[in-house]
Amino acid sequence: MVEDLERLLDVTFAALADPTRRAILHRLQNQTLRVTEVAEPLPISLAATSKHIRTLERAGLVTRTVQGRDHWLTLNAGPLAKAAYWISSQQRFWEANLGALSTYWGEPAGGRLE
Amino acid sequence: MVEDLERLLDVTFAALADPTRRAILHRLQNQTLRVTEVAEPLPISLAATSKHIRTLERAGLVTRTVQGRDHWLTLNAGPLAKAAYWISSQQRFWEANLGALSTYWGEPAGGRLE
DNA sequence: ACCTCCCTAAACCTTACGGTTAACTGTTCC
DNA sequence: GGAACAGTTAACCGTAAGGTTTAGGGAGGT
Repeated sequence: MVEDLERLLDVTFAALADPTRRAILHRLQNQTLRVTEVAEPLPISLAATSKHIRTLERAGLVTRTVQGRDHWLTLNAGPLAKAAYWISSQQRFWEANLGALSTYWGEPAGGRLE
Repeated sequence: MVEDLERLLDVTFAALADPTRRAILHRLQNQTLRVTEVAEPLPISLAATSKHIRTLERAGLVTRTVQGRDHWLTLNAGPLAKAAYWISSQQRFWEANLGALSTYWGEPAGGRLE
């Protein structure tokens, strides 16, 4: 069962490693969108967008609902939670030196990242 | 400055996407180790381990201190914090439906992942 | 029926990744 | 000085990733 988690972390972090895919997730945060709507603002082809979505889907980060010819996409937070939990489990160590940590933050903790 | 963050997230998540590198980070959580010590339990060559360490270093996740012929490695939590913050910023959305979330957890929230 | 729209699939290209082996640089130690 | 140790670099290999263009398969609209 541990290997399953490892593989989930593999595909989740790999999915998050691409800025286009992060942008897609960000846009799906509020809305349910069709593939074409996701692709529209992106500077790449629809086919490339389709591949990114499939990657996100295989990572379990996005769920697809086919309705006629439209594919509706929704964000799926399960893998995000596992990834966040893995990171936080690494943080046990440096919770002791939070002071040094602040030097790596470019802005206050409540600031926007984007 | 935003592209800098994007690039940091790129290399950070990419670094975390490899199970060998996650294992290295995990071992560095408690100890400061030399390259050879990091490589010893791994089923790959020392050269391959060296590449992984360089990847972690370029991601800012590991800091190297050269002392004679020994390279001492320490964990560096700055990028981890930024990655965790990015994820948590995505979580605003699904904090509303925490109930559905629990179905994605294979074990209770306090359980060990490894 | 037909055309259009939504989306995927296939073929291809280039670049990056993870691994190897072998050679090399630098340090310690006798 | 020379051998052994710590670690990186270089050349190479196979495979996967991200992009393109082109073709194709269903579903809707008129």
